Amino acid sequence: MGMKRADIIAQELEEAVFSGEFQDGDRLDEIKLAAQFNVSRTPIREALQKLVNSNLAEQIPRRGVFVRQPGPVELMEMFETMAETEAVCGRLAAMRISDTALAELEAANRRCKEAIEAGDTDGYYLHNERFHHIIYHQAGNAYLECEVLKLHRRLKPYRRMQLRVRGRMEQSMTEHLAVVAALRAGDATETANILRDHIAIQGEKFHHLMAGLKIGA
Amino acid sequence: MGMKRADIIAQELEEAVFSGEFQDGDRLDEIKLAAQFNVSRTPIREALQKLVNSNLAEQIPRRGVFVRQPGPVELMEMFETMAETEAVCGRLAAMRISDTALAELEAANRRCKEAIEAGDTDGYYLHNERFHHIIYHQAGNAYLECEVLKLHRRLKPYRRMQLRVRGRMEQSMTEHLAVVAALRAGDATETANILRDHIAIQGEKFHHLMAGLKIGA
DNA sequence: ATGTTATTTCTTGTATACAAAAAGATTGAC
DNA sequence: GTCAATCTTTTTGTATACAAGAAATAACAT
Repeated sequence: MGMKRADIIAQELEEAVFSGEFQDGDRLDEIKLAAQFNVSRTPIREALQKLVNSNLAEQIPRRGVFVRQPGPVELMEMFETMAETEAVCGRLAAMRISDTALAELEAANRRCKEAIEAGDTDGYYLHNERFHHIIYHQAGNAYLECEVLKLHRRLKPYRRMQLRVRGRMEQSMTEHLAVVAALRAGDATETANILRDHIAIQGEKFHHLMAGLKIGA
Repeated sequence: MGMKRADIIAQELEEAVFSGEFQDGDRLDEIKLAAQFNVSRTPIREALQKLVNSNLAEQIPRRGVFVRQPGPVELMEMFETMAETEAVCGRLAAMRISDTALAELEAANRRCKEAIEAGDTDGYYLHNERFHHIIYHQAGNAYLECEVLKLHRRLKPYRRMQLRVRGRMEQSMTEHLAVVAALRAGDATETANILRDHIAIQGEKFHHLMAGLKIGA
């Protein structure tokens, strides 16, 4: 599929913002970026607008665009929204999930367990992600799936952090098993509750991690 | 606040898409629009990108941007998402709402009732909207509030239609009263359930309306 | 006549040029 | 020395010019 240079630049800038290469408040200088990417200002401006529309940057008219990393408060809000949205997906999935999808969830869980036993954090993360993606899809609502995927992706860097918390992977696994059980039973409310707590805990763990970093530093 | 011409154009185009002035699949011709707005292609292109990022249009590289009106399926998905998200807001609001906000909700309801008695559909719509906005805000999650407002706004034209269904306003009022009661009781689950059904009914009414139009035409 | 290929035209995407506004520097007054 | 006002410089926003790719059309062979 044909991609404009502007689109590629937008992706790279997005990645740079996600990875923390740019800090909150940094101004994205059109001219410097143009030089850096060896293009004119036009595609840079187009890419910057994309960042603004994805809420990764803020535009102040006649002043420029500034990267906008979410602060602690907004981050907690996003985690809460994620928890609630994931619960909604679980609720709907409990009413609509197919048997094959249930099998796929169990397969993903097996792989998660293997990854834990092998001490493979990356592997765990991969199959854990797959697990959640299946649930989003089985909610049977393409619009909702798209929205939740956007948020999921946005929180990715922060979610990864808290995986390193000791014992978190094992606890997460246990919760996954409970989710599958509730889905298999077709218990919408129970699925929603487990999933909500599952994500909410991630937010809390992340919160503790941040507090710990502050003290430790 | 300073607004670029591109921003103003984007707003106007948005309004045109919402109002159905552009049909699904219509190509938004940069040159024609530039002539129409008496500007160069540059701000038009910027505005078009905004439409694309708001999901009101689709861009096919090297082909152009085409307006994208949601079809019946996507519309139902959006209503379902709206219902679930509104339920989430209610759930959180039940735990966090202030007494003054509860009073404001009741005030909005009174105004709704007066509007019904006066046969004032526009007035009803206005205060009904205010009612829901208060709940979004009282969820105490700025991120979630922003997201739900976006969806609310997107569904606005379709929600208005179903208000015309006979007896819908009265039914809606009754549901509002139940919502306030549940909120006052601090019953998160009940609030969520009532609100979910409240919005889901709107989706169904809309669906029936569409089916009716097809038959009637 | 039809299917294919070459050419032309039109549209998008990018570069550059220009205008306007804001930030920064310089000069002057006190 | 500090503050203020003006001038310069820088940067954004818009217009125009150019390049490249896609669609439409025309020419040609079968």
